[in-house]
Amino acid sequence: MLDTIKQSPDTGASKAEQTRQHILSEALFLATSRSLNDVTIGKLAKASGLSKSGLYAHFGSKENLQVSIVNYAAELFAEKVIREVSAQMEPVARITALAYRWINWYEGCGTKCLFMGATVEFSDKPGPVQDALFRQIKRWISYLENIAEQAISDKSFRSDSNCQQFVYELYSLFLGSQKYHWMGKESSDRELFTTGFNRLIKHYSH
Amino acid sequence: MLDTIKQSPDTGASKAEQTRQHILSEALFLATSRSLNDVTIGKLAKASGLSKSGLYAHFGSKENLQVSIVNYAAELFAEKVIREVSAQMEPVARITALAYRWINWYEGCGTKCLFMGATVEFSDKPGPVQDALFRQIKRWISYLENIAEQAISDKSFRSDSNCQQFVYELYSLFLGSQKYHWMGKESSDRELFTTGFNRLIKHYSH
DNA sequence: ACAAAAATAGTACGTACGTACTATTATATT
DNA sequence: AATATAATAGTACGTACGTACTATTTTTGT
Repeated sequence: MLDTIKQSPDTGASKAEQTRQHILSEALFLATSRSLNDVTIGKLAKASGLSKSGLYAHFGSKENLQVSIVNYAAELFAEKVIREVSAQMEPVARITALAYRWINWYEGCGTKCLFMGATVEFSDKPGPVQDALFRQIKRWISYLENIAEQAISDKSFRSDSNCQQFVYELYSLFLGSQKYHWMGKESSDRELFTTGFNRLIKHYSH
Repeated sequence: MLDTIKQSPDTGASKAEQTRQHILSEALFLATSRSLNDVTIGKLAKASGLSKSGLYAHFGSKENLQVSIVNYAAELFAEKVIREVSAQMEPVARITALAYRWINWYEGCGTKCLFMGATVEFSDKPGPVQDALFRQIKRWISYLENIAEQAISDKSFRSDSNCQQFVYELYSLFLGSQKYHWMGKESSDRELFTTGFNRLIKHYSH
């Protein structure tokens, strides 16, 4: 039992788990290309090469699928944005590095930030999906606020800085850049965002 | 014919036009409570007390209904926000007055800004609805940019101010305030927005 | 008041949705 | 290799959608 010959490379994941990951990967692509509401059981089944019922069995309900997608996106975000930037960096440099990864993190899995779209979609629909969504977003905000506080301890930021205000404004620039980008009013190298970001940092520094 | 007795007060609008306005009013309420995609022919018909087909005849297609809703919202925005603030005001005071009306303009017809939700929903769906949406938003942005330019002529803003950048940042603060508000992180008197706004004005002034 | 025209209701159709339930495969354990 | 178990497919049901098409009612102009 312990040393049975394995035909397929043992990734430590059961077949079901592999399939589940594959489904979620397709789902995230759909969700970031269109929107979370556009991820329908039927379309997702077709996209992942499963039958509707086969896919359905993995999640048990539409709502649970949506929660799973949100958490999967958060995992990917942590991997592609957060973990790529060393916690050893000097706070301001770290925030800068995070900001630029943030603004393009979904590239490769779709064309827009799932959290942005989903927040609007679920802003008026309390429930497990909204909970998961808000939880992940708040975590990210707290993470940024923490670094801002380090910047204060570090004397990079002024001692009277309001970290929550800082992150709110940073988050706002992110949202604005997205919106302008959709309307063809933000360049692909994010000029508006960059200028705003630099101004923001400068204000909280010196 | 010219002086026929009219039973109902003559508003100058035909019966159909009155009904159309009534439908659009209900539609906007639905759209600002939930989202534009949630405005379905069936639900809207029920909400306005018409049959599905009766309502449908007014617009001819779902898409045309959506365009009509967007334009109706823009009219209401012009009425409730733009026209309420005198063009005679000093530019900075005018921008301030506009900003505060803006951030609560949809109150009374729903709970959130139609344009914000719809932009996300239609960011990846080119077509007449997106066109109408972007057109109205760009008009509003241009309107604000113009006032910012007046503020420069007026010597209220620094002469090297970038008006597009200014409005981008203002718009961003608006978006951020909404998002934070949904997550229960922005107070009802919009403290984060106010602080950010004041900082923004101060930076472009003196 | 009456005829013409417009506005609204009724009905029907094809499609897609989410979710049960049962049948059939494929995987895992001994 | 055989068996127990898990994973997937198949089928079906009720609901809601957008949009035709026809019938009926209401408004409008004379």
